[in-house]
Amino acid sequence: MESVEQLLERLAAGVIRDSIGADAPANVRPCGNPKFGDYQVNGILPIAKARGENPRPLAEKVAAALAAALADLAEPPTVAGAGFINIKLKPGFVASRLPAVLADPRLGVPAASPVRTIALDFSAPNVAKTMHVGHLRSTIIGDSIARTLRFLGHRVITDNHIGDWGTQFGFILSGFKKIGPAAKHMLGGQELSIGQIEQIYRKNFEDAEKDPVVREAAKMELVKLQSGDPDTVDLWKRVCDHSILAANKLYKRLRVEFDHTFGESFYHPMLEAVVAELKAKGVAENSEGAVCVFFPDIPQLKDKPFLIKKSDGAFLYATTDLATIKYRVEAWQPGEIIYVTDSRQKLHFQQLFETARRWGHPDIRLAHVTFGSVLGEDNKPIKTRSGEPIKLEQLLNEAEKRALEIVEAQNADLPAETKREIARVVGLGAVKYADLSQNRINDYVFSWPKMLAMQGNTAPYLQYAYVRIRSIFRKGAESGASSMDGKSVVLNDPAEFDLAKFLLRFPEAIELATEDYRPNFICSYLYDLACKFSVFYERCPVLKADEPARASRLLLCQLTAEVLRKGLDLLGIQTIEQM
RNA sequence: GCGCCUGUAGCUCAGUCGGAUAGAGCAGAGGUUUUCUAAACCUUUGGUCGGGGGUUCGAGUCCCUCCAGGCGCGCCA
Repeated sequence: MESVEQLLERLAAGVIRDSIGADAPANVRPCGNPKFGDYQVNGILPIAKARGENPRPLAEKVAAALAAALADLAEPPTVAGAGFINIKLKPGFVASRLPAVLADPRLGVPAASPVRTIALDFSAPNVAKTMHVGHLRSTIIGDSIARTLRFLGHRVITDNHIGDWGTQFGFILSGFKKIGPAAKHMLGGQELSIGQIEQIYRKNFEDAEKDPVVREAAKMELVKLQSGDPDTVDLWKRVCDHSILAANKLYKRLRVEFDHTFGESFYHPMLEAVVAELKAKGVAENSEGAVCVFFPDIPQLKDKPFLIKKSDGAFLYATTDLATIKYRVEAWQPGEIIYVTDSRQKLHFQQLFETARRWGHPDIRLAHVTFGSVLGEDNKPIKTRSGEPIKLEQLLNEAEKRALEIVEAQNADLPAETKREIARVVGLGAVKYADLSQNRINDYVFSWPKMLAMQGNTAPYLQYAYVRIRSIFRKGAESGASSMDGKSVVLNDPAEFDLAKFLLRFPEAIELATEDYRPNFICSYLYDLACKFSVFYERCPVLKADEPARASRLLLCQLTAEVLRKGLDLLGIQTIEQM
């Protein structure tokens, strides 16, 4: 369904055309300050500017015509400031819309039109390495973007581009072969943890720095792997399977799923052809024994070549990424490919996207969704005391542990199983929300007390607002007073009206969050919604109210709960019935 | 050296592609519970939006410049 903002934009643009003959957007936005009204028309000022006219009289003319056009929706619009037109919605209009929004599976959010096909590349951990806190942001942000785009109706194809190929395998494989035939058995029998595989890699990597013999052995293994030696490939496959199994446990816990997990190895057979094609098209050229793409016409990339084949003949991740674009374009025909990685890879993606355009993919939209680092309380990249990255599993364990301590302190009487489930949902939600609620381009400071706090813009605060609503319905059901059927909505108290109007603004938050792939706009909206609900909750008794207020308030509660639940779901966060 | 990003209240952060008097939370001060979960709510103190120029009706937002911090820049990913 059409959102209120869209409706006003459409009507106001029509009035502007008819009253002053301008074919321009009305530029309807929510009022920055609620005292002016609910929405404002900002489009008059640019029109006046273009015509060299005084904006006030133009605005007066439009406002007068708008009064008639919006008679059912709003009070007569007023002109203010330099030439703004302020619109105050009528309670009757807001009230009449709420049941329809509640009945709408999308809760009033317009369906995407046209529907786009979007490939989404995120998470991408390395095989043979434990997932750590560094993988968290890509995974969580990517998942939220996928959920939001799908909610709008787009066709989203998620692909976990895992690092299962490359020079690190020389060290892993040679390390395993040192252990001997036992290694195969260990992997087959699940006796080896990813941590242990990682240790084998590290040990061998460090040894190689000092010992040329080890280095040479690693190189040999890599050559054997790339040339398809059956034993080596078999061992490599086992390491990969083992790693993916371990990662999948974490994904399950995080409730993140992928349509595909084509690792880098999937593209290995295509790389030679990619380089040949780029050379044939004149996009790439030989340079110092290697193959490079140069960008002399782009100032920022002028002295920054893009290396796609090393002088020793090996390929790089740039080559793989190019092959990946080609594959995705051919397999899925996406209108857009989105990469969710940390901002340090910005240059790489600039080069990659520019190369893809020159190669022959000028129409596809390529987006690099970047994010900053996770910092510790000391404002430095977060690490354990010994300087290791914090393992994701440990992080999630601690989140649940801390949440459980709070549940025990607050609601000790609940059954143990219920408390554990609450702790799981609250702890995991807190971790995800802390990440998503910030503008992703900045680094963010990881803090347990802040993310688990009950006041402020946190997951527990939102989950608690939901719990309070559910509690009302539980109580209401006991006394048979939970019906909201057949009654119309009445918005007499300012807190009711304020909440009701804000419920109609869910589509605006989704649109903002989608424009630049910024989930924090959803968080911000949900937090404001929970705050407005709290005011309503304090001021307006629900079950004790007389009809028709009771049914009306129940409907407000129900819709608030639905929007909170759906909004959190778009962030990959669950709700619980009590906490 | 070149390039990218960031700089907003004591702290952690928002700020809807240029709109009206820059907003939250924490911390500080004061208050609210015979009432649906007080894990809550209300009131209040606090800002030259890093500095300086510009662009225009209008700038935290755009341009230039300087300062500070972070990150990245041919054979890792």
